[in-house]
Amino acid sequence: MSTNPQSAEKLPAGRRTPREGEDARQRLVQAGLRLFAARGYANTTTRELADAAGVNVASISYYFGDKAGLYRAAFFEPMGAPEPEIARFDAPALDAEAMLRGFYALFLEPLRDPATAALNTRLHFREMLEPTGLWQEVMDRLFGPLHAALVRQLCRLLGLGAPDEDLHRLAAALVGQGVHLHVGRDCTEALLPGLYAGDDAIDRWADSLVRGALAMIEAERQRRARLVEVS
Amino acid sequence: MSTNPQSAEKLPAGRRTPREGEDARQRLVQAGLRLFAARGYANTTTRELADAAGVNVASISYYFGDKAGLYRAAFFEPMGAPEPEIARFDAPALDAEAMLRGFYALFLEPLRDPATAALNTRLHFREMLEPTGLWQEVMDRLFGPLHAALVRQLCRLLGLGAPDEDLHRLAAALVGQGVHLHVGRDCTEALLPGLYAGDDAIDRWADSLVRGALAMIEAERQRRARLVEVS
DNA sequence: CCGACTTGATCAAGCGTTTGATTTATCGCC
DNA sequence: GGCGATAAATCAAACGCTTGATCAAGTCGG
Repeated sequence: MSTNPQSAEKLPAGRRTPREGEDARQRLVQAGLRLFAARGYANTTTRELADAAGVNVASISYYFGDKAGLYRAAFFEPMGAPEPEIARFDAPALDAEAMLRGFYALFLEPLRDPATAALNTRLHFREMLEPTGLWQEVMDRLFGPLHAALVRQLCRLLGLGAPDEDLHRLAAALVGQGVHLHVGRDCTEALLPGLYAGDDAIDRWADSLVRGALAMIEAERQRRARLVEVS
Repeated sequence: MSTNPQSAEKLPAGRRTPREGEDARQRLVQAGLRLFAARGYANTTTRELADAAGVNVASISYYFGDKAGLYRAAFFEPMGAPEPEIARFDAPALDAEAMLRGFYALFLEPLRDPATAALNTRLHFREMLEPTGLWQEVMDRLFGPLHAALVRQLCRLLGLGAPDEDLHRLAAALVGQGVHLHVGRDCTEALLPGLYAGDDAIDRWADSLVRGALAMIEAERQRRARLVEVS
């Protein structure tokens, strides 16, 4: 108990019993990422997690305190810091198309490597629909800054000093396109097989998303110009 | 056992014990709709369902065979036939704006009555992310026909004989905006409180969605015209 | 031999489901 | 029209099982 690293949130950093050369804790995190993303929190048992990681059930409580601790680790540890991600589209010098390409790349690039990277994204969106206690933290650390950056960019592109409700709705629509890539993926693929297969498919999604987003932004600019003109 | 109506999928149609004048089966379906939509299938216990409906736990197996049967009933029974819903935007005489207003009304109108109607929609989208065995049926009976009708309308508006990949991607983007209204609702409301409050808020969402969709369709039309011109 | 780590066994709690008895409504029969 | 017989509906209580968590006893490198 006293040596239990459950609250350390860090590697135990002590000696290692290299069971097959891999670290048990790391394998648990990876198994958690995979299983939680595939089946959700409630539908994944600790025994399945332990089996998938090739460790004993007790290791979960040893390394993470409890199942929720493993979930938290699987959620946040494979995730990089959000700042560099945001910086890819939140720069003052970008034109509209470059900004949008950077923005949608955040949604599209995980799709290029379905084996690992998309799992984290899937976990994020799962939390949107089925909060497990990490929701507030995800909002504060990830979705909040992302949305704020997008709104900032849209204000700049449209020449607005401050966002209004219509701009927030526009931002939500742009985000929705990216979110739907993941949330509706299974449905889309069932209806239209092959729309996600291959790197060039992702490129075509990028083109399509950026085209649509550009059209929406341009239409919003013209609408605002028309409003000013009338008044 | 032999008189158990579990497989009938219909009202027992025998004598009734009007406990408080309400039907126990109906109360179970409503409680199921509410709880499953709010917490998901795995996170809802049979005892919670029975308590919420004011009936005994055994009633679930009595009326629906098992928990999954109650889920199926809560999923499909409150849902009307999809055909009249589809007919609201799938008519040859509609112009682009009218078609889009009808289409997005399918997503927006449930939001007007959060107490009851939106629950069913939420259940549908939950099934997208966490299939519980009804997924295939939902695709066949609901999402498939809806998507086909939307694609048909887009072909008509763009003067296409048959859909191609780019048109399917456009359709997916339009759907994504509507889906995100529900899937991302909690997040959007946390970031921007009040964006969903009131009937006029829904109207403004409709305006915003239709404007964006019109811009995307028009941009796609011009792109295709440009392609023809070049070749 | 110390301490980090692993193990199989075990626990209480909660789960979905079933049971057997009881209550309530309806019908055939005289 | 009254009245057992019958079936539908409800109930408290328990069943068997899985779950997450824990434990004491180990393993093994330093």
